[in-house]
Amino acid sequence: MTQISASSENPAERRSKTRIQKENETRILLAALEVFSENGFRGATLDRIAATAKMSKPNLLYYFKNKEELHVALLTDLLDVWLAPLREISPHGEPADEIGSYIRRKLESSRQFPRESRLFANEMLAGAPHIGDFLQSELKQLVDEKAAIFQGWIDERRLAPCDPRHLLFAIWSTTQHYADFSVQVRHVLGLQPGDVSYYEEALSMLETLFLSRLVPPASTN
Amino acid sequence: MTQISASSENPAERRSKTRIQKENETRILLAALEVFSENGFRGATLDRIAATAKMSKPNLLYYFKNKEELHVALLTDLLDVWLAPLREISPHGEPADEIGSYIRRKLESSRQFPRESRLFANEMLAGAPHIGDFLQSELKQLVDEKAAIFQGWIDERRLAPCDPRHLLFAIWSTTQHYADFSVQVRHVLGLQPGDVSYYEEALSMLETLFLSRLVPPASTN
DNA sequence: TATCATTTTTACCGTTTGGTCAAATCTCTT
DNA sequence: AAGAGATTTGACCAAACGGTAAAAATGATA
Repeated sequence: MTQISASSENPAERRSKTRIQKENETRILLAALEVFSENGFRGATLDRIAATAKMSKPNLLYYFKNKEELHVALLTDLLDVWLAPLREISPHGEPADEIGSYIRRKLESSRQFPRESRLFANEMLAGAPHIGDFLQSELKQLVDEKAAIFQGWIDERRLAPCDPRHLLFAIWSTTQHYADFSVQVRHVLGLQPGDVSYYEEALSMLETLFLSRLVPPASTN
Repeated sequence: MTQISASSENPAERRSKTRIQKENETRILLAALEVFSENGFRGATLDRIAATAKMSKPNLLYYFKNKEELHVALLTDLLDVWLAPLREISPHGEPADEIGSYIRRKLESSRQFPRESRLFANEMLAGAPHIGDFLQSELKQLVDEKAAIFQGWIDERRLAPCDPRHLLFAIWSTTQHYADFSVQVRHVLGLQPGDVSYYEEALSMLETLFLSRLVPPASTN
């Protein structure tokens, strides 16, 4: 006991990670993301995750002590990605610019991290058993803060009167839809399985919807 | 063999259903909807469904011969509900009226059938293994048909230039969001678990978003 | 009330699942 | 090259899983 040992039964608790540990953890997390995002927590199996990671199940459990810990590790990483675009909204810009760039960031996030988006969606559908606290505290707080910015713009007549939080819901749903329901989008558009070329059309649609007028004022001709 | 017997090993294939059969099938379908919509196909178990239906597992399997058949029965019922609001869109109405009432129907559908909506969402997240054909054929065809109506309106300058199919995606995502992500909505709004009072605010938001202008034209004051 | 079809239950089966354990192997440092 | 620690594996376990078989119980009908 001359030196506090870096070793522990759980490798994640060690001081510094070895090369192998870092490699394997990323491999596992990637495989877990793949499987959890498709089948949800209950529908995913450690066997499938281990197989996807090209690793034996006991080996996987050497790095993450159980299924739940692996899931939570993924969700924790995810939440930062999820919040990042929202944090950037500034009270100092023009409403159209701020909302427009928020939509672009969110849509880009859907394109770059569709599995993360589906992981999040699965957690919601299951009733958010693992991140309920996050939603109630951290997310709610940030939403309240950003909603106040929107409300300021509404008071200044720079934004149409509406519930700012529902405006955020609309942005979340429309942008995330392209990741979560990509199968449906592709089937309806008649695209091939891997094809994600619809993202440009999507951005164009969302800019029209949120930033300009969809239905022209009624004319009496 | 004087009369073609109504009996068969599978009760679902019989000519006319008995009272008990009708009662039990609805009980099972209701329980299955509950469990499948929360956990997806792989995450759901027959034991849980049977328990929810207050029935033994073998008894359940007397009415539906396996897990898949039960799931397909649910999805089949669902697809009609899902398509119904879309079918009603008419080329003869005003764009604002048609889009507005479609949004109201869709939102009402989310409020009345949130579990059905989540069942559908789960199927999408899993890659639509059971209803891929429906998406490619029946849904695509109907979408093409309705998109043509929208395109007609666009050509007549009664609707802003946009991709009509993406306009439908936007309506689907925003309305379904209130069913699929209701946990998140409630947590962010600070509502109680059972509270669905946000639907009125939601409708107001969506009408503002789709039917009038969110961001006012830039003014140089 | 006797009969027959329908419904329900009990007992079970093989497989999959999350997870453990100890031994074996590998890697890094000295 | 040897020792210590890190990593990997194979064998295993109890519980949960989807599903079956046959007998028992119930319901409808004549």
